[in-house]
Amino acid sequence: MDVEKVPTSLMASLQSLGYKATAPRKAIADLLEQKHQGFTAEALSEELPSVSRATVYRNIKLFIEAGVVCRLTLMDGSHVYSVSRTDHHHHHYVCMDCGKVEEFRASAVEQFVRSIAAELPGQVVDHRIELYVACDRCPAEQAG
Amino acid sequence: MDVEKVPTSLMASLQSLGYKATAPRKAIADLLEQKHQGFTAEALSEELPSVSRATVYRNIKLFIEAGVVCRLTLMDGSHVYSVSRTDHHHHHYVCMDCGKVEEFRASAVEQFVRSIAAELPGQVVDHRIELYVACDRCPAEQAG
DNA sequence: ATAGAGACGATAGAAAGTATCAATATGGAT
DNA sequence: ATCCATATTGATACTTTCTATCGTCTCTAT
Repeated sequence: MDVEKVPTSLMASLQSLGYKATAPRKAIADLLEQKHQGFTAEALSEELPSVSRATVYRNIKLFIEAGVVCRLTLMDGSHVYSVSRTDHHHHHYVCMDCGKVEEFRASAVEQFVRSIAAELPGQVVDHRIELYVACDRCPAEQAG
Repeated sequence: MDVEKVPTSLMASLQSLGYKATAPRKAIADLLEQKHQGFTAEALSEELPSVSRATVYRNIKLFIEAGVVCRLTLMDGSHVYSVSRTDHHHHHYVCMDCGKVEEFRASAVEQFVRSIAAELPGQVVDHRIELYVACDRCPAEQAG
C-alpha cells in the first residue's frame, strides 16, 4: 500500500489534453486543489456560485477523463468525486462519516484480479474496489 | 472462487421477514427467478406492465434488504440489479456486453481487505469489488 | 487583431428513484 | 368463513442528479 504524490496542477492536466484554460475552469481547478474530502457535484457547484452548474458538471467529466478526478459510489449508490493524488492505478477507501477519501495500491489485489481473470472466459476489462470505513478521527478532520 | 446455489424462492425470503405475499410481489419474484442477467429497475418495470412502477422499485428495495438481490454499479455509474444465488458474502463480475452477472467468492480478497483494515485508523465497515468483463460467448448467451 | 473552435450560461429535459395518499388486499383472530 | 388492522398498491407528483440545446462569448493560434 503506497501513494505517490503527483503535484502537477489540475488545470495543466486539462491543457495537456488540448482543453482551454478558461476562467470558470481555473476556478474549479483551484477549488479542487484544496479538496481532501470526497464531494458531490452539487456541493461543488454550490461552492462556486459564479460558475454555471452545467459547467461544473461538464468539467468534472473532463477532470475524470484526464484521470485527475475519480468517481466513487457510496454504499447507498450515490456518487462522490475525489481528486486523485497519484498517476498510478489505485483504489479508494471512503470514510462514511467525514467523507475523507484515501487512495491505496496493493499488489495483492491486482494479483487477485489477474488470477480471477485467468479463470474467466473473455477479458477482464476493468475492476473497481472500494472500502467503506469509519475513521476514528472524523470529528477532528472536517475540512475542505 | 466458488458459488453455492441456494434454491429458496425469492418470495419465501420476503415472507420470512414478515412481508406479505401479494400478487404484484409474486409476479416480480417469479420474473426474477428467471433472470440470469443484470437488469435495470426500469427494464424490470417494463416487463411487468401490470405492476406499478413504484411497486417494482419498492420491491426491489425489499429484495435487496432480504439479501436476494444485489445492486451493482457499472463503469458509467449506472445501476443494475442482479439476483443473488448464494447465501454467502460475495462479489460480482458483469459482462459489459451481454449484462450477464456472476458471483464469486475468493478468500484472497477477503484476506486482503482484512490486511488493509489492519493498517487503517478506524473500522472497515464494508467493501465492494466489481470486475467488468467482456465475455467471449455473449452473442450466444442473450437470454432473460 | 482576427477568426474559428471551444466553452459558457441559462434553461429545458431526461433518467432514476421517492413521497403521498386514497383505495385495496392480506393474514391472523374470531 | 368473516372481520379488521395494517401492509401494500396504483397513480401521480415530486426530487435529485445529470445531460442536451442553443445562442453568445472567449481562448488561442496565426
